[in-house]
Amino acid sequence: MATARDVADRAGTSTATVSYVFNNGPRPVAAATRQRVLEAAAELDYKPNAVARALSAGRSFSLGLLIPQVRNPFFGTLTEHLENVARAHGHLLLIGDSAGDPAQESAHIGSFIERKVDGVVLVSLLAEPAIRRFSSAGVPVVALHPVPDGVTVSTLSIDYVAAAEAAVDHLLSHGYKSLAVLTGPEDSPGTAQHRAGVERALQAHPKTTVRYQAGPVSRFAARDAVRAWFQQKRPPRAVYCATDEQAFGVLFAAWEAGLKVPEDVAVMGVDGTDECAVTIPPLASVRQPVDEIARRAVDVLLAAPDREAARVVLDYELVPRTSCGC
Amino acid sequence: MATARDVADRAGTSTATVSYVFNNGPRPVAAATRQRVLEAAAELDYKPNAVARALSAGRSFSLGLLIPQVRNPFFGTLTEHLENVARAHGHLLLIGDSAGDPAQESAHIGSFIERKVDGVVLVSLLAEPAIRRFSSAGVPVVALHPVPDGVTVSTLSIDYVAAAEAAVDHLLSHGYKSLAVLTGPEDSPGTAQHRAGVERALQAHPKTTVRYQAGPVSRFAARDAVRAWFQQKRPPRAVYCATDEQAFGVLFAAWEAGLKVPEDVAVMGVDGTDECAVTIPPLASVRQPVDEIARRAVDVLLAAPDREAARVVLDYELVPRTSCGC
DNA sequence: CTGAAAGCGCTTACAG
DNA sequence: CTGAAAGCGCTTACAG
Repeated sequence: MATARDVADRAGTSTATVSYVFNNGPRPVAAATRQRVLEAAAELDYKPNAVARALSAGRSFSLGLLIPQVRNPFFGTLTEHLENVARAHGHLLLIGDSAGDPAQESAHIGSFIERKVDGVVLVSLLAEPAIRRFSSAGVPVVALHPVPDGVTVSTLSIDYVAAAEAAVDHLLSHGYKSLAVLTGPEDSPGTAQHRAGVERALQAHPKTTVRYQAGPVSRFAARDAVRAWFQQKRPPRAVYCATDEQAFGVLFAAWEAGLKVPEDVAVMGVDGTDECAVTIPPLASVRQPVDEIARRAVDVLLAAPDREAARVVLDYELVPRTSCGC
Repeated sequence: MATARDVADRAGTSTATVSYVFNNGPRPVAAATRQRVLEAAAELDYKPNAVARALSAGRSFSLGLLIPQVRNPFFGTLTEHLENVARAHGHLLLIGDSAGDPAQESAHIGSFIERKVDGVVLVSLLAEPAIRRFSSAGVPVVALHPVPDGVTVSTLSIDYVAAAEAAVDHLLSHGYKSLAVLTGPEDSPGTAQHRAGVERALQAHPKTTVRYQAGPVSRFAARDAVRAWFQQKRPPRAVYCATDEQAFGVLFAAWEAGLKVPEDVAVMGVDGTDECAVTIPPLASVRQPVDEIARRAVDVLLAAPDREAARVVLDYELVPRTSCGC
């Protein structure tokens, strides 16, 4: 591979000038000189070595994304959007899938830090320790989930409590008298929020029976978790799921048990992934503005580093579809 | 952040020794010296800078994965497996999602090369040009799809022709007399193979009516593509899809049209993703050994670089489920 | 407007 | 067994 040295020699300039041309700065280059450099570079098929660039510039032009599971369509969509935005800013996206395993999450944190990512978009299993490690390494972080008040990070998310309340209120306004609530793990950052929202909704619908269930965010685990409910003589009339991914498993369990959705049991998810439109039946959900999340997350990370931590709350959208009874 | 220089000073050694300790070589270090280095490193919370390491060692300890779409569960699963294997080998996985767009694919190829990835796992839209760019940059590649004979790359895949034949033969052995075939884009690497397999299967089942349809590998595009079929007076009795992702859309279209699967129309996919187990109804498919693919792909990439291109053919497994009529 | 040179933080031949 | 030093390929103050 040709190096800046080769290009400089051929163009009769210094490597500094080659750098100025390829980075459009920080110093100006005379048009004629720039021309010679670009020609030499083209002739030699020169591509700047991003590794060397990162070492000397002190930034890697890469962002890290740490999520529990790429296969979850919400995170898949987020990944796609973030990658587009990152690329538009000249950054590469490194992705770390923790598979719901703190040890894997920890390994990814280490390799993101070692590789000097310029920032991290975080959906963490253990928000606090993760955030601390990044911030003590000087890596900017934006978390996409609720974070305890003491911790200083930028945060970007919908109001989960309000979203849960709106969803459950919508469900119960159909007159359903029994509700089941399926959330992510007991100790995961969002679970308490979802439950608080449910409780708030219940105030407007007293006499509703409720049961709660926590579990891994996976359609398979969700199916297994609710199977027992659906075999009872009186299955819950409505199920609220903290994620679409889990709702997919609930739809399956209902089908498997011979229950019709929404006639026998209504189902609602959260995330509003595109996949909801082609489930059987189509899944009602609360849509998160994933495109806006991606755009603003990158903005926050690449903003002036001295800018203080921002807590941005985004709008959600209730999307009724067949599964809730509409 | 502490550097090797800091550690060396504190331990009273040279940076060379620090390097030998952290890399377990290439030169031996006396036990007492190693001890001092490790203590100093722990005290300073030293983490080697991976960027500097990559520049001087000439390898980045990262692998690239270039796929058309992370959201497709097959690629999602592949990503998860590859990441695990890569991590076990001390490598990070960079992922490039081309979103079915050659321009994006091309951009990712450029950034993988610039960032000096040690190897690339490729599922390409335009196999040939992609492979050429990597090989002219000296980056090892393993392709997971069929590649024209002239091109020299390592290849790792099932025999798509045989898989398609087995799947279609299985479908038609139920006595279905009309078949629809939905593949990826007309010019994508696998489409010709799937069709050839279908044609071979048809020889054993003459008098079968067949229609072919090519389109984007997306459940949404697939739904749209087959809608018209399902509104005809005589919809196809069986549908073979080149990917599970497309089959998911076909299941939805059938439901939407009021057709029962498998009673009115049988459906079969290819890839054998876990998600097939929870579709409505469960989707018959041809399973690809994704764990083995991931393991061997990394082996091929990290093997001695002088090893010649290998063309490995892996076993597939026919997995009947409700959707095909079993 | 541009060059010579130091430096980013490692690794690895060269010496001993 | 270990150190001093060159070098990986860039960027960026320092000079002019």
